[in-house]
Amino acid sequence: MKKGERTRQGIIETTAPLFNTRGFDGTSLSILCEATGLTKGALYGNFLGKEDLYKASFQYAMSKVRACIRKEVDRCTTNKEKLLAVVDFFARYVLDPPIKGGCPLLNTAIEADDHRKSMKKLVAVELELTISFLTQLIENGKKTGEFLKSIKSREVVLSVFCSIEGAIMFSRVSSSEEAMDVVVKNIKNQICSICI
Amino acid sequence: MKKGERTRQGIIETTAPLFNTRGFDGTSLSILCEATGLTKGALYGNFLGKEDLYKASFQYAMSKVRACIRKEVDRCTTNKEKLLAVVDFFARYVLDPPIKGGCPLLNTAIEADDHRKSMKKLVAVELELTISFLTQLIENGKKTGEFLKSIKSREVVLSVFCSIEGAIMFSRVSSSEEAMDVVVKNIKNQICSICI
DNA sequence: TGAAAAATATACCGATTGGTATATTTTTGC
DNA sequence: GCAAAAATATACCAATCGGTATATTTTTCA
Repeated sequence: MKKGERTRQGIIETTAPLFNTRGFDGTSLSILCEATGLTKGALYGNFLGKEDLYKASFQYAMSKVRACIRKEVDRCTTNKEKLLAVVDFFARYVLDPPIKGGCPLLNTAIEADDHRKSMKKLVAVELELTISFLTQLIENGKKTGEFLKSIKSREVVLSVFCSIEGAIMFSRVSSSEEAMDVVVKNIKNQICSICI
Repeated sequence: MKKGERTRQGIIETTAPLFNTRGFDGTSLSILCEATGLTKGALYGNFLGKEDLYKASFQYAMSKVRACIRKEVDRCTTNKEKLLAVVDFFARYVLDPPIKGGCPLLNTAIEADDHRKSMKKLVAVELELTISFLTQLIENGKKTGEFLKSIKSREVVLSVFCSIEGAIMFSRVSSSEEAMDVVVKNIKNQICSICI
């Protein structure tokens, strides 16, 4: 790997938790320079601008989250176990997120929201990736006879995912795991109810 | 009402949707001045600073949301109807929020998050207000024999609320009501299952 | 109606913002 | 090891940031 690629990756890895904690508007170039130990010249030699860097950091953060999920999933055998492992992964999200600052999807979604079209699009793509991954898990479980064939996989996943994202927000801002614990318990019951 | 009070209220009402859409960091004083038609001098005559103004706007936004909820609740008779009315209110949140920009609780929670202690505290208070209001609804329903006495009101409310907040995020960023529709359907089933 | 008080505008502050042109250093590959 | 190329630092830019002191206007109330 050439030097350029290494520093580019290094920049992304150190800026990702910063952006995820303070947001796009809340993270200035000077903060990014200080954190990376580089100057603006170096940053702009590797990225087109602040937004370009944010997008790269966001996608790195998401890839890291997905890698964590995959790791949890791969150590399980049945699809039910895999699904429960994903839920447990999110349960630990509040106290120990893969990237400091919480869920990059949630954070970026809220900030992009109404007035950052390109960022919003990026989030939508990553969101769909996550949902379809989880949906596939259930579909696989249907084929192996673990889950009821009558359930609608995508609906189950959407419902589970939304409640977890809400719980991440709630638990983080209230500095209490209560909400996440309740939601996880509820989801696990739900999962059991779709098992054969 | 004196002039001072009137303009102060006017400032709050016009800045609330701005802050809710663009966030605290994303909303500059110049934007606020342009929107209100006032100068910085006037703004600082009525508020201690940008953060003070944000907090006032946030609390106004929350009071407006709560007023909307209360309005929906008050036109119902049974507690089950009241609870379903609240859910329906949130279902409409995506396309038609009381304050432009989505849910102020969610938005402020995400931005305050790790590095804005006083804002985080404010959110936590408003969050608890909302939760205890909804919990009371279920508790009342228990007394009237509408809901099963065996259920844990707070847990039900936390679970419902988190999934709705997650759905607001999801539906807004994906520009689709799918997630919210699924979540609302799911919640309504849940509510039915705790009815006698 | 007129003077005190309240509200608002003007004009400014230093600091910081994101960004860039250019000089310098470091890496690369022959 | 040396020249070309790539990467980084330096020094700057205009614009904007949040905030304030003071002048001016408007409102209030006797």
